[in-house]
Amino acid sequence: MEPITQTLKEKFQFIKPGEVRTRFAPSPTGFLHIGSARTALFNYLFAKKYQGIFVLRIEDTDRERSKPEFEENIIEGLKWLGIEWDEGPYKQSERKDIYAKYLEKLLKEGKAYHCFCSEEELEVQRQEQMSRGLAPRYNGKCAKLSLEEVERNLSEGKKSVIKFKILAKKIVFKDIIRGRIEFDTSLMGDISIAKDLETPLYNFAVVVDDFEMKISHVIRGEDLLPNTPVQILLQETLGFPQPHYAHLPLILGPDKSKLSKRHGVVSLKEYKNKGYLPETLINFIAFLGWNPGTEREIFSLASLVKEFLIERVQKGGAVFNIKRLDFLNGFYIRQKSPEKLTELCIPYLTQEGLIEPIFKTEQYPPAYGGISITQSYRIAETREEINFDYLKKIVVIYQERLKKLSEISELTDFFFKKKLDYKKELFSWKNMTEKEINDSFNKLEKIISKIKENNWEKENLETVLLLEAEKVGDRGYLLWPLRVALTGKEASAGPFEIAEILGKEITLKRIKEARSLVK
RNA sequence: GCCGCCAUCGUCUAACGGUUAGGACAAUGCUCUUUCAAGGCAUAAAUCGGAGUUCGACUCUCCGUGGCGGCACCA
Repeated sequence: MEPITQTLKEKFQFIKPGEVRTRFAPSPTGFLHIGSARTALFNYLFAKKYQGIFVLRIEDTDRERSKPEFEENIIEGLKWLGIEWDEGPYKQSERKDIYAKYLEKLLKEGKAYHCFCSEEELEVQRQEQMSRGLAPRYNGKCAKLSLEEVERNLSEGKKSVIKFKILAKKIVFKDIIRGRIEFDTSLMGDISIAKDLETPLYNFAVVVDDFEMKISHVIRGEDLLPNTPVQILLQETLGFPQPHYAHLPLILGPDKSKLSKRHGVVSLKEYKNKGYLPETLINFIAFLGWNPGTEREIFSLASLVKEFLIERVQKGGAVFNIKRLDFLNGFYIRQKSPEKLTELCIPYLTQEGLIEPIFKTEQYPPAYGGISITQSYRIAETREEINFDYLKKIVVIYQERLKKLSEISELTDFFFKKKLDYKKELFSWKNMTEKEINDSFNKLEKIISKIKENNWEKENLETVLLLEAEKVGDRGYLLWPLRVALTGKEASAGPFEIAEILGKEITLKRIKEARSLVK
């Protein structure tokens, strides 16, 4: 272990605890997804690891595409994950004056200029360059415009954008994850940095904000790597210090291309809705491109803060593997306390229409607090009232079978249904004949009827029924039909615990119903 | 097309230049068991190719190949 930290020490020399400031800067043009959530997480972990500040900045310069609902979704998602920011959210749309100031400065110094070329014109240019095997880039035509021409165009209200003059030089910088990286800016044309003084564009706004917000480490996706030289150039001409860069490997879909909507679900909210736990997502996302170097695989957010080392971040992209996510979620579900898990499952049972919440109010003398409202539940179909403990019993026997919270309804629906939809073939264990099945049901009814209500608990049921089941040799002959009669399902929890929860009356009723089908 | 980044089991990944290349998910088998899970045990499964440096290369260098990313008046 020691040698690794040795060799990586130099990468670390510019990390001064307490002086670290990172940021997560999403644009509210889409929902918070797996990829951006991981970027947020790594920025958070790095900042917290070194007692730094984690800033949230909303990059909403694109008026057309930015939507308030996306902004809400992003903020809600971060909160759900437990990723808390120390500053912000700053919104770029509220910082126009700051950008204008720097924009004017660049314009005045002749380092940026107005470009009046039309989009069509530029598109033709690009096509032409591509066809000649050249990198598409702006030819710098408007940079040659005289001051008078610019003034005239402007006063005529001719549409323009502000472009930044790219200096031809080699930009070399050190990426914390990738090491030395070199770009030749002579290969690129001047870039657009603002539509006008009021509306800056990404590359410019980022550079200004990262400087204004004193961001020390820029941690972002690898897809932004090619933007870095431009941003460095901007920093240099504006006289800003250069932050340290760390470009994260991409999260990939099964086809190994950048994870996107076409790979199916990427929105974090949808994972939440399906019943994935925030601790699952955190643990899972952290391991996409990072590992602690030990064989430990289970990490909470707090333990990640302790163990996270940015130098251990991978260079290669990581395929998003949903099977592993499911496994982890099952693991975290099994870790939950019965109470907590029940609370988490209730919304899903409600949503499926199996149960309904009810509120009971009780009057007390004012001295005792007046009215108290207690929450209870009832079975939607029968309107029978059930309490939290009843639901807890149900949830507990399915705890280790649950991979996603949403599965609870399908798994336990038979507890909430008046009549089950039996498939007759299902009653048969190992080719039992109808007669044999009927015999089993008769036997079951006889034995179960004899069990007293006050002895109605799974241990007792098990003792009594197992004794009878053993007589046949293969327990399945008695137990399989029982389980199917109680649940109507091919797979379920054990019949004794189910019978206990269902109660004697319903248990017997279901056995009779089932039997009536095989006569 | 141009520029850049990357490359260990199917997937996530471990391995100061010296290991029988390790772990996890998934798969398969066994076990437990009325079923399905969960658990336990076990099996199969990888260093992209070629040169070079070296006593020794997954690891360093070069060249290929492949994959991905970027090339907007999006971010």
